[in-house]
Amino acid sequence: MGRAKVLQSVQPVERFDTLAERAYAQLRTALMNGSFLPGQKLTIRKLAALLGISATPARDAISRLVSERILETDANRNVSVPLPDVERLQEIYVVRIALEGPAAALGTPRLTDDEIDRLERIQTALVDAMDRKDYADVLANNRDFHFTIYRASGVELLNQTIEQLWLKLGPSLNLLYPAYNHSRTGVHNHRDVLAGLRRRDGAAVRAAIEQDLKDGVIELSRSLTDSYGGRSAGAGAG
Amino acid sequence: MGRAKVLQSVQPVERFDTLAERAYAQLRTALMNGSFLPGQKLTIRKLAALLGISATPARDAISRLVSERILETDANRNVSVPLPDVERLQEIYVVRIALEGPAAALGTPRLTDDEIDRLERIQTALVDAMDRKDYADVLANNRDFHFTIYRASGVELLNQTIEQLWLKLGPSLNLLYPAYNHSRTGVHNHRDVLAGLRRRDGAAVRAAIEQDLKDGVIELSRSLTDSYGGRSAGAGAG
DNA sequence: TGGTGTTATCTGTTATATCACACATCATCG
DNA sequence: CGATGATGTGTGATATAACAGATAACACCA
Repeated sequence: MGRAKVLQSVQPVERFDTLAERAYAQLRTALMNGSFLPGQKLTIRKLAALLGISATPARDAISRLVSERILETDANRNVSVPLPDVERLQEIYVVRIALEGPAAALGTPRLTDDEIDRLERIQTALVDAMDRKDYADVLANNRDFHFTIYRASGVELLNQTIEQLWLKLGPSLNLLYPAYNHSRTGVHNHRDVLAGLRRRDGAAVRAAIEQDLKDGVIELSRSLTDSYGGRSAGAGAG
Repeated sequence: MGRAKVLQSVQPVERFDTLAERAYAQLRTALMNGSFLPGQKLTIRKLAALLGISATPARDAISRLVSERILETDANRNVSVPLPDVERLQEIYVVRIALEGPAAALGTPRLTDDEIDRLERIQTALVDAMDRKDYADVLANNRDFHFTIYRASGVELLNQTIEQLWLKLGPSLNLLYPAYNHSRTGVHNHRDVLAGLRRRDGAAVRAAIEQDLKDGVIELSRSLTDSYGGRSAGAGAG
């Protein structure tokens, strides 16, 4: 390539993230994936050492998660991953239903046929993962299924808000899922979603999504009270 | 008072807020009250000097508001109060309607008669403030009216999420309100809310609240496009 | 007059030192 | 043996310094 060609192809340099943003992103995905157990403690210095950075960006990342109420602090400002808690769980689902219902309805008319095809494949992969008892994969496919629909709504703020709710749920969900998944109620609801999408019937899709969530919170609450008597889940003290 | 009396009256020491939290709270209420103009820039050191603190807690407060998308940053990480923007405005209202409708419905059966009496007085004060063209007072009473109902729902997470949305709207609302308030559409809707509350008719209250918001976003969008041609509102450049 | 390079200043980011507080450990004393 | 107090370690909060990038002002030249 000649020099002129090179000069023509210059592009804006990619803005490198700050250390704080990278630390935040890492924590975020780790929480979403269930890499952190509920009850687990987080300290600024340990995280800093783990990531090979100084205290400041580590503190930034943690305090951001705290302010989003994804992590929690006690009276002495010790930070930890929240323990599953029936009340908290149900509050999250009240808000989830309020937001994900409309998001599904708004997304329905905007989804292309190709995207609906992809949703079918996601659902197939989800059921397959269930058969294999690969729960991390189940949850990943479930997430993909829901957010593909919500994203189609085109309302950024709606998606961001929903995502925050999923993040609050993440650690507990990953902990409890194996216990509550047995009934497979979700499969039926997802089929209703897909059927509604094919007909571009926003109201039906909305109803199916809402039913999916309602069934979910019931199963989740049950497995929580069964496993732990409704109190904390003791990945705790350590 | 004797010493015994003093000892009896000991209370848990009030956990003094951190400087960062206080700075955050101050910024928050200032934004809610419209003390900051859209477009206004914020810098860490200026805020630190203004509050008589060092850069660290000032940075904490600002970056927290940024992460909540209440303040915005450009590519060079300069922080400023968001300018009114029709698209952003409408996204906020999509989410507001999705959340505040259910919040109102959940709050309705839980409001006491006394609280409904208080809502009547708030509404009287609101109309009175309109007559006096005291728009800051109008907005304060409007806020009180809505949140009194939502708070009754008892779902903390719902209230917190709604509050964040109001905060996103705050600066623009205070800027635009004088222009759009003339039609007074809100008064009628608030009366419907009160009537529904007296009958403990959750569906009616929900519908009235949703109508209040829908009217609001229409008026607000109109006044925005009228005043500024739909682009930015130029408290900007300075 | 209009562009260009230089310089001074301002900015956010990060690392680091220090502080006060919480907590656990353990020795000391009753 | 049990309560009490000292001590050391770990914690988050804060101030501060150093740094790199952005911005603005300005002098200079075409």
